[in-house]
Amino acid sequence: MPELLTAIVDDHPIVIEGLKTLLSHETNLKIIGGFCKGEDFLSYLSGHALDLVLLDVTLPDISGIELCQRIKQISLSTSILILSNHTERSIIMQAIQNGASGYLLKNSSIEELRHCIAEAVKGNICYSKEVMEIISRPSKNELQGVPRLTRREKEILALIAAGKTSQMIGQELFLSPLTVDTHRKNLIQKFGVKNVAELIMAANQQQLL
Amino acid sequence: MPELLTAIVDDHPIVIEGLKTLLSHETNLKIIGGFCKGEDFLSYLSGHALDLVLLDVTLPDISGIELCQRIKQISLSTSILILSNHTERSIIMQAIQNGASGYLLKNSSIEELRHCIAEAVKGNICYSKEVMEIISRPSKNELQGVPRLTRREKEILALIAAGKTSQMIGQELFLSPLTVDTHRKNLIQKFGVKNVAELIMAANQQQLL
DNA sequence: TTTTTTCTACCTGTTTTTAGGTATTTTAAT
DNA sequence: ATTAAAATACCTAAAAACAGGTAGAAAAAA
Repeated sequence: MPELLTAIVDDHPIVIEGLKTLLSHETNLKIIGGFCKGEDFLSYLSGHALDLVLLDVTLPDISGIELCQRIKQISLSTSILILSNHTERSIIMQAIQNGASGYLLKNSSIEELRHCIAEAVKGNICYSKEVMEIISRPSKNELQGVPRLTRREKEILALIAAGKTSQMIGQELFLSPLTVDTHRKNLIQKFGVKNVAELIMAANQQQLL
Repeated sequence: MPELLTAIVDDHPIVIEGLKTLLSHETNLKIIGGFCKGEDFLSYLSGHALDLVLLDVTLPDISGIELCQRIKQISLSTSILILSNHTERSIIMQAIQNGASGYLLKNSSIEELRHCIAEAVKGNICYSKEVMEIISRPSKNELQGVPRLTRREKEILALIAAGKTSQMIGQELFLSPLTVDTHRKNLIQKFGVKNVAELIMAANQQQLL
């Protein structure tokens, strides 16, 4: 049985060290190294074959979700296992949709970790117990998923969150306040909410602010 | 030089493993074990001497902050080093005030970790570079601290966040909508913000929702 | 028991948001 | 080159929020 080339991407050096130690006992895995930054890892991946990558969602440069896509673009055969603290259903679903083979929380047991790795390299999708529960209860406001916002919408959302009125935003972005109102309206519609209060809550839950 | 008896308390088994590995190279430290739960650790501490403890803030049972106090009550000579992801100034300050000898973020380098441990056991207080910066810049909205809200205000804040209008809230709580407006006004004033959008943002940042 | 805080409710008036549209011009994708 | 998406801007009118007060009753603290 050939050794599976494995990398770890996590912004916590301590976690990298921990995973290395834990996985050093797995005879069929060969840890080629740990990366703190997403871009560092991508440039490595461009030049080397890799079977498995353990990925954190929170990284200093790009998000783990985005990294999933990029990894799959470069090397479709590399299995991705997400290791994260994020319990939001939306994030988990996004990860899976972007090509991750599994998702587990950092506080899951070492047994769970081993099990998920074993499944991932077999090509199966595997979640830790807690993650399973999160997936199976689709909480109301997350049902229709994260709305895709345009650049302008994100910009205006941030300014609304900062307490600016449509008029102020208009001045700041050299737009008619009426245009800002339109964007505001679209934001409220996209999120399926009734007013800014709910909008800001939803955007926060979706980690968009 | 006698070995310093050291324990690790963290709800992530992976982090515990990583720290154990990292610190196994330190000849003057003896890791006596890792604990996932605060209470487990406290009951151990009641029966054994300990020189140093590495502590996470987020634990399943009690908070690391509270744990600091309890540790010092049981064993004043035990040095506490906080290892956490929390970058909120308030949390850092609370930890220090409750007897921690240092605070570092989990994504700090392994060198920083070693250095802080060395300082902590010498009896000095030591922060990682990033934490230093956080301490030295009292960010605006944290200056006047978390506003103390009354029961009613918290109740109404939650309903505002749910997208309810003053009228709806009034009906729900059997209050005049004018009363709700007054509470709304007071909330906006207490938080020092201009409108609900900013209010919800602030409340979120302050972990009040 | 007195004092303070919280909760209640109102008034006046202005500003802002929200809901229901329509419509043209850019920009990006096919 | 066409199509689709995004960004721009407008209209009308109602609903809600915001700013600036005042003020009495109830509850909690001193």
